[in-house]
Amino acid sequence: MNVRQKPERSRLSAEDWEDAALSLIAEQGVGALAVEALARQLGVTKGSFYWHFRTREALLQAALERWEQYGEREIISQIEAIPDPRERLPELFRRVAHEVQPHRVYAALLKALDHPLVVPVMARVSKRRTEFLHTAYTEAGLEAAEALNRARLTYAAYVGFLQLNFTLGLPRLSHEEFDSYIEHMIATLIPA
Amino acid sequence: MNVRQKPERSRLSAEDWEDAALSLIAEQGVGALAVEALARQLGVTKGSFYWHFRTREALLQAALERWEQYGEREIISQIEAIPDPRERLPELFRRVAHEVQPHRVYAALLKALDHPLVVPVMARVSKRRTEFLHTAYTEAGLEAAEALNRARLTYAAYVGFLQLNFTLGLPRLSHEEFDSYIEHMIATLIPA
DNA sequence: CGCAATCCATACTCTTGCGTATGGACTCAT
DNA sequence: ATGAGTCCATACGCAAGAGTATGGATTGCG
Repeated sequence: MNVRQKPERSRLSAEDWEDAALSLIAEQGVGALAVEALARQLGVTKGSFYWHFRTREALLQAALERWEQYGEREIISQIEAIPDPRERLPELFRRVAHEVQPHRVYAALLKALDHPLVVPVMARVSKRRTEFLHTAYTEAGLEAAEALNRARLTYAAYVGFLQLNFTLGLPRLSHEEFDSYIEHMIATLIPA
Repeated sequence: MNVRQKPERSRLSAEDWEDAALSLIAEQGVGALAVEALARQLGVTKGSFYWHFRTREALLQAALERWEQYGEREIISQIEAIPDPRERLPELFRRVAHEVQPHRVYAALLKALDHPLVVPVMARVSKRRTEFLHTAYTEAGLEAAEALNRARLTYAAYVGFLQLNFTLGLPRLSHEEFDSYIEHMIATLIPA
């Protein structure tokens, strides 16, 4: 899972801890983020940790900020590069559908909305993405009010899908079922 | 929030604990379910709790089962009573939209999908509801494969909406915005 | 009544995991 | 090569919360 073997670099940086935290979150959820566990996994002890961070919360915060930064960038710019506005949305759907790794953290954070620190991060991310969908839908020909509602609906469907199929291990759609579902989404959510 | 003042009934039953647990979950999330806190809230001490339940997990399990039982019943049967199948779905959407209380627990459980005990419960509930939508859509005229995909899409949109607007405190839709959103959902998800 | 069974309080123990204190080891400029 | 800065290990303190032991209070039934 992209747990790149730190090449026995015996000195760690704060970023190393943040990366480790994110991949631990992706695999075991925010609740499993404990400093002693992380330290074990990195082959050091707490002593190291508390040199880099003042507290456990500080690490979480830093890791979340890191994730918020490095997220999005790629896809959004790729999509905006597509000349025909009416081609953008279906393409967006298909690309997002075939990502995997980035969704792991997102899904993990989704089921950790318990924690006060993750709420504002998720709120910001959701807001940005919904706004992106909003303009995409208006460019695709929907008028203002309808475009906003459609954006909300689309993003809600996205989030809900992650919940139901990622974190709940629901009957695990097969590859064909999944593709068929995506095409169905495109057909019913995107104006012809 | 429906914390009905137990009328100084100085003897408690297991059900009382389960109800209290559910309302605590609804308000503060599964993570906040601690036996000493609950005991305080009920005006007793741990001694009582460990007479009724063997462990904390046992309480959670019992509470979840209780919730799973008492849920649904109402709405599903109401909807099935509507004679014209094509009227059922819009009516379902509108009624669900104007419920509040039942969603509180559901949303709380949604953000507690961390916990292994809630996953199977949510999986069962989601499965049942999606199947209900599935038959509703076929009765409304969609052919098999499309009806299933539409059911998945609809339920995902529902779950996602709860996440985004309940637990994330996103810009809190106004009453008009909300109604407009619901009508938009009906217009785009339900076949004419 | 009176005595079981039921329900609860008090006072522990034990574990887990955060955070701190302090000193040792490594690195790199001067 | 030496001191300052940087990174980490070891060994604590300590608070929270689960679970236990035991005896006292209440209730209902005979």
